Amino acid sequence: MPNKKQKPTIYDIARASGASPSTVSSVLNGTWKSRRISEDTAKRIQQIAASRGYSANLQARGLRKAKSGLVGMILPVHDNRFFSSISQSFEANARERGLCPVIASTLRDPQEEIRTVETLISYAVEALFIVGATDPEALSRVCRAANVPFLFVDLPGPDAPSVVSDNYHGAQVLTQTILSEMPASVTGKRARPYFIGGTADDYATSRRIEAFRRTATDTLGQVHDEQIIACGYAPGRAAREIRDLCDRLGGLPAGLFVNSLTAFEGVLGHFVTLPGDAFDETAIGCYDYDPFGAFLQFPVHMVRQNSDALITTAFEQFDTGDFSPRMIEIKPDLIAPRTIYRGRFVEFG
Amino acid sequence: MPNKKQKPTIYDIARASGASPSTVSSVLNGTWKSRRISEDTAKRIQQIAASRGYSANLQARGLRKAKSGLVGMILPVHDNRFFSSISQSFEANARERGLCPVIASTLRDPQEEIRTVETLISYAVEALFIVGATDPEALSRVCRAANVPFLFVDLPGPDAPSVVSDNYHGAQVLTQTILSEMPASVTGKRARPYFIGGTADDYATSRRIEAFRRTATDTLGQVHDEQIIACGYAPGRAAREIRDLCDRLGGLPAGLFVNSLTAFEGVLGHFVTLPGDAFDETAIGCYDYDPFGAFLQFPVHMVRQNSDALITTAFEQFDTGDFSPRMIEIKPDLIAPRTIYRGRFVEFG
DNA sequence: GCCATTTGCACAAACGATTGTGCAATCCGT
DNA sequence: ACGGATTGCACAATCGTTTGTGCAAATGGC
Repeated sequence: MPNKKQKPTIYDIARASGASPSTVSSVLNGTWKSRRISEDTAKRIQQIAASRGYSANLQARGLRKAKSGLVGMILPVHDNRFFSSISQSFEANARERGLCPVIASTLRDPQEEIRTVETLISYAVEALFIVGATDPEALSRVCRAANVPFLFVDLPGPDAPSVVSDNYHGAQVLTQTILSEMPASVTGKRARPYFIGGTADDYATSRRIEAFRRTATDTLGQVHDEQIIACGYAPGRAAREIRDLCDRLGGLPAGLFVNSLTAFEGVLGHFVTLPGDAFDETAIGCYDYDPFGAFLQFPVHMVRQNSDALITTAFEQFDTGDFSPRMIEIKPDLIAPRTIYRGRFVEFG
Repeated sequence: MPNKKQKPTIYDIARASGASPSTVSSVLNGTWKSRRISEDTAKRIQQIAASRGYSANLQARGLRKAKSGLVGMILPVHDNRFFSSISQSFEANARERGLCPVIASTLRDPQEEIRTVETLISYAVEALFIVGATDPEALSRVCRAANVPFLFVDLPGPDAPSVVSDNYHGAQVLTQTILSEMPASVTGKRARPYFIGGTADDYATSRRIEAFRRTATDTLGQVHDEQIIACGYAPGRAAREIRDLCDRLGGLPAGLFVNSLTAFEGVLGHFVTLPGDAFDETAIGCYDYDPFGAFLQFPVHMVRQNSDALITTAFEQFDTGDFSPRMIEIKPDLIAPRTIYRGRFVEFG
């Protein structure tokens, strides 16, 4: 421990300047004009404060003002394209408003979600953004009990505004694209489009399946349950499922809707075992985006969720100060493949 | 505003239980045994507290104890594979120690870095992890002035422990791999390996270039300056540079060391304009990892930085309580391609 | 039954800021 | 030169904890 000096407080500045702590306080937080402090005094105090490197103790200020300047967000994981974009956007929006963002990941564990929210509330966050919660009801209760404004992002929840991706629309557009590119030459069982990945009872997936079903039905008539393979998010599982499917069908289906990047990773794990021309007779789409996923040896249509719009819109709600329940849907973007693609390619921008 | 009730304080619990605030405090923070509070009283207070949903105001506690329970980290951006893994790991490590992680991104802006560090210090963070700082010196000064323990991760800095990736070793291994796979059939100017991407005067890139140079020199004799194209991180720039290079050489070089995913994205932007057999006579490696990057139509060796080990090691340093300067290097991993690869393929695990 | 411990708790002073209030000194008009 | 308004600031309470200290009552030994 080289130097034991602590951060200077307003009392230190007061002593050094011959003014009272309250005067120092009001000078340093900018309220001095309304408190009729003379400009001389203010200047003097500001100089002393600057020379000693004063900065307010935000815990003390927070305690006194009963607000912390913190704004909290919880999300499932950091190391994911979507959620890390959310973080980036959250941070920018929070700072614009002079708030300090506190982002916590809860690993999709309902217990952890609650504990984390309670911790954030204990730090007196001024609002809480709940992204992709697994137990929105419980979180809603906790926040209401503590009287903390909150809102849901990506996954809707009760008693607060919800800003979510328009999963139905995204899946509809993606399905349409897949359908329109399915080669007419393929017949028999392989002629059908398949949906793979995700959990049927989670909100986003169920909306996407709904859109897939409806859109495919409109074009092709009936969709069989067998065409929906909601086998979760684990890549290994998806790899096995797609292998089994290809075995059953005797080849790739004419259309494939892959529901999430992790499932796509698994699907690719099977694809690398196939000959290069296996992909000539199939149209592939993936809900969720990865720039490298767009560079594969076959074209892949991808849906990119508009994470920035989600958060920006959520903050707009926050700004209104109205935290009554409502549902706002943000449309995702369809990203065209960049692969060399049937003779033409997309120039890199 | 439906209900105006605030969170209960120890005073509320004290009134309700007939005990004094100090008794309540010591019961609820677990110090009651050493304060000789009877078990009866403790139980009673705990029940009341639980029934009212009491939780401590951590700002008040932090103020009193002069420590906040927060631990801060700054990093350049969230939406990046490497840094978001860092976040994930940081969070896990912080929580294991009962600390609340506060992660802020500073967009590689030196001004923003300093402001952010000052803000975190004002919240009385108990330590600061500085990841990938652009101005380590300045941050070091700020932290020392405030007497806040700090350490550097990924990019070294002065007056504190630095836990960094072993860029030299990673680049050496990657270069060796590229060299050993460069086809002997290629002759003339195309026979040389090239290094593309990154900024020559940033720490990591300079170490990598050093390793590339030395390793290539050992095997092939001289390395010409022209073989090092440190053109920054922008994909568009890398795309142009690789195009120009291919023009000059009349084709792809026999070996290519791509220094960063963003540069790789640019390189791919050019690659998609090439015929499929253009890649038969080149060995490609990329410093940094993306799972989809490993699934391309040609094999790509990738180096994955060990983000978890970086953070875990940094926290081990933190645990020792010794914040004196030292340098610790963590070796990255070389990831084999998963593409169908000269006849064999790697089974998906 | 008396004194020394021990037990069980309450009191009050911090921590560092904010903010309502009060009160001298100065200023101004006449 | 006198009264009222204004200026410029200091005082003190407060936010919700933690923690050193003090002091009755209960306990125990003899």
